Amino acid sequence: MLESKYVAKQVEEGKYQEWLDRGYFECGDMSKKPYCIVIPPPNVTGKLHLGHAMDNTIQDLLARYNRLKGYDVLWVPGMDHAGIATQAKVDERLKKQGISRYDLGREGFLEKAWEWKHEYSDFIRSQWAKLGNSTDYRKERFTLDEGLSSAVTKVFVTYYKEGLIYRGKRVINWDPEARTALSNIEVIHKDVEAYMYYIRYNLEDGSGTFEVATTRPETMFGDVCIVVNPNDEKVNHLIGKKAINPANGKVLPIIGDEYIEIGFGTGIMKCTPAHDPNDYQIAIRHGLDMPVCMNENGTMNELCGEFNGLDRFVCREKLLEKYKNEGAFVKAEKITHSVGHSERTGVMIEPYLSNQWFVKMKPLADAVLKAQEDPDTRINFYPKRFEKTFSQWLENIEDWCISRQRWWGHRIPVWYHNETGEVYCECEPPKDIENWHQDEDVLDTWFSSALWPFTVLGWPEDTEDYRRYFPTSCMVTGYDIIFFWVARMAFSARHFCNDVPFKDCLIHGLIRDEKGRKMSKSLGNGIDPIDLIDRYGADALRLFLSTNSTPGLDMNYSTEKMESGWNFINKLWNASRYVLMNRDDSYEYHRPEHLSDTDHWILNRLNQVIDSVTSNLDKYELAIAGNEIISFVWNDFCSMFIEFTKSALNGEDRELKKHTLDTLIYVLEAVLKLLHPFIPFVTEEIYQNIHSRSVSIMKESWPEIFSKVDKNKAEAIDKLIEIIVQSRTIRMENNIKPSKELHIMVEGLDANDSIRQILYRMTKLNIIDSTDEETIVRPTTYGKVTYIMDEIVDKKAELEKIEKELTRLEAEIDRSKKMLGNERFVSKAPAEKVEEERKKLISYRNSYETLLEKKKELN
RNA sequence: GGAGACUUAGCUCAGUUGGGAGAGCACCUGCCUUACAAGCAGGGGGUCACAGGUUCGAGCCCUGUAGUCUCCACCA
Repeated sequence: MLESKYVAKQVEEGKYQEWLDRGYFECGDMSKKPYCIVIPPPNVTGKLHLGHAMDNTIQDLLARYNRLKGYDVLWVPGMDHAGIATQAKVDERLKKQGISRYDLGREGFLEKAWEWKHEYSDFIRSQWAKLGNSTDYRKERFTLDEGLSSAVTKVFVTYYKEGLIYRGKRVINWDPEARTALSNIEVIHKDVEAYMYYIRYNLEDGSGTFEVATTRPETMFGDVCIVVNPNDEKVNHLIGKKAINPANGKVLPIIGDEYIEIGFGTGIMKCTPAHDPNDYQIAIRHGLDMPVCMNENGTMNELCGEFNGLDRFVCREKLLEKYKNEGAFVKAEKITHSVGHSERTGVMIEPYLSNQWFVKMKPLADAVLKAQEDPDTRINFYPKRFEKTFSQWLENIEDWCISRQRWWGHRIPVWYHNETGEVYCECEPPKDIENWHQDEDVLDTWFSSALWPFTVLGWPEDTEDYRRYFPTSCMVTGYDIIFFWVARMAFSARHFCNDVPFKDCLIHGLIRDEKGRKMSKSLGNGIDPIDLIDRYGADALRLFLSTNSTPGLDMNYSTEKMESGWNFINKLWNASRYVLMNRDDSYEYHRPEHLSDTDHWILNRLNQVIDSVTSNLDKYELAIAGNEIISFVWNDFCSMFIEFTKSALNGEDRELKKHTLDTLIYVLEAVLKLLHPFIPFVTEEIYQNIHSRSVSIMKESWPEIFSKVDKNKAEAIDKLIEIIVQSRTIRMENNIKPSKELHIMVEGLDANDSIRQILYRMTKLNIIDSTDEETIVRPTTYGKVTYIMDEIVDKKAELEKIEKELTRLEAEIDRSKKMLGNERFVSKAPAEKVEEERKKLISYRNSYETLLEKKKELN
């Protein structure tokens, strides 16, 4: 028997362990069709946040749904080493202990990093358990584990040999804080207020001066020339002359290049090839030097004379001071412009010339774009519009900088010969290893994530799992990592597996705080899912996360909605209590067979719900599906059907009681199964209370349509419900207590004994044949109901109501007549719609007649 | 500059292929009815941002306008 109140903690306690112990999350039933999801591996940088909870809830929902539907489900868990992010965390921890990673050296540091990894992966696993994730832990992977690492090496070497990976000096995005290169998408452009400084240059021959505008005067130490547009009449006379760099007194040639936009700034630009990607291009075109004037940590280097060693921003201020003293400073103009910041450390990115590794993207991207054109080889995005985001990015893709100057990650499998400098790139290190040194860099963390869907299944080995579960069925992830991850998985799988990594890609939005702001550490508005689970239970959290958003759109956290989720579970709990407490020891469950009219009605409704829920879940319309079940449970099952059953369950007829219980349990069980993917813990608890602790709802199958439903009988109950609801309004309007008996006359309803009984039980209504007393009359969609009153409580009010309703009906009849009189409607609209409208008109007319008659009588 | 999303009840949001708008919360009224007062029953409240168009019919499709937001690109 269930406790009198739903207490999430009690319900959820121990369930997860039980499922684990019984091996319910384990895949491998070869008699079933495979269904596979791989988890987007969370970073081992910290705890999971509410966004992870949503992402995981959706996946668990799909996993449990498909298990019930009879698939052999594998949901692969795993985590990401998150190179830069984790290294930053470990650095931070070491810093607190007064150590720098350089004190420990590469090996020592990695030991510390693994310690961190173990600590946080344990924590993350405990969070997964609280959420109820039904992942198969036998298959858990880590992006830095042995198998995945050798896969990464193989991929690198293969690309390299195919000419798709190359090393070269380029201006890349440099993070001076983390001291590493970053790819383009790891740079966040933010509008910041800054100054445009106008600096005066002298021509070398003393023939005059000109002004150059710059936002980064400190880079002037890396300038190699001055550039103007040769077509710019105002300034092209300078071409061929020479100018003096006010920063260091060096002579700068003035050249022409059409890159310069005429009319922008002063029309004269300084060129710093090593610190600006556009300037770099100019330098290539003109064969210029590319001096680097900064150190890796963002301080100025020896090229900068007295400024050597100063931070780039300090240097900027000091240099400007110098210009002011020397008369080179013209003015500073306040501007707002967009500046790149490191996604990880937040510092301003420094475009920086350095030697890095790149993946040549064009051929890889093109292969995916081509595959997207064919329904058989494409990834299906849900919602569809995200495919556009995805393919537009691939269409405009640039080469991917994959080397990172870090220690925590997959080290680049390239060795250089100590003497000859020869490059060696193979899966195995060179045999005479003492003559070689390995590239110091590691790979971008996304390089290994890109391989995740197939490497977790064992690729490049030809494993059973890979053969059975690849390509995977569905990827669930947020729109924020379509570029970082989804696109890269797509081209990696296309290149190495000649297939999609997943057939479907379900993209969800972000979860925001109650005011719609992004949750962030700086705002302190983050919500810990574990706090919510402690307060409301994992089921309530899951229900909230899965039934309150539209696919692809952001969702705001809402305490109200969390609570109403809890309320629903409590409702379900109590409905179950009702069913269970009416069961005595002699009762034995049978599939419903002797059906009452109300049984037909609820089973008919259940059929409709199963139908709709199934098709919506298949379309990933989780919220629609969930709300459909909630509404069925609350309105149809609880408010109506349970009330219907009370007379039978309280009555003396033992057979009737048994049959009623059969239906109650049948419907309740179906509901539990429908809800299990959403709220696994409480549905299991109730299920086990119905049966026994030794069984599990996880071993059940998805509900099917109950075939023996008599729709006519179901329809009769629909009519009955119309009277019940209507009579309640009549009582409220006329101040008649619910307990007071009323007599009514009905039309269009076959009032058999059971109907009479229900009517009485629900609303204390007795059906009689005729009366001379005062009455209130109300139309229904199918006939007239006459309520017999001791007296008309308020004749005037009643007349007003009738008048109002008559006016409304007149308008409806007009509208309906107009539609049906419209030849084009009758001929063009679907026949069923026309028929529906005809029925409506008849019903309106009947209602109108009924009320008109009553109005006359009252007057 | 390019792409996309959003605008529906007091608030937060649903509304899946076009066929006369819904939920939760809030509000008003009446109820401790033996599953549930975190509940039950009833009720009020919306020119679906604006303007056109397509259609027999538009919250939904098309065009434009206004406002809000996101992503991508980016000029010193």
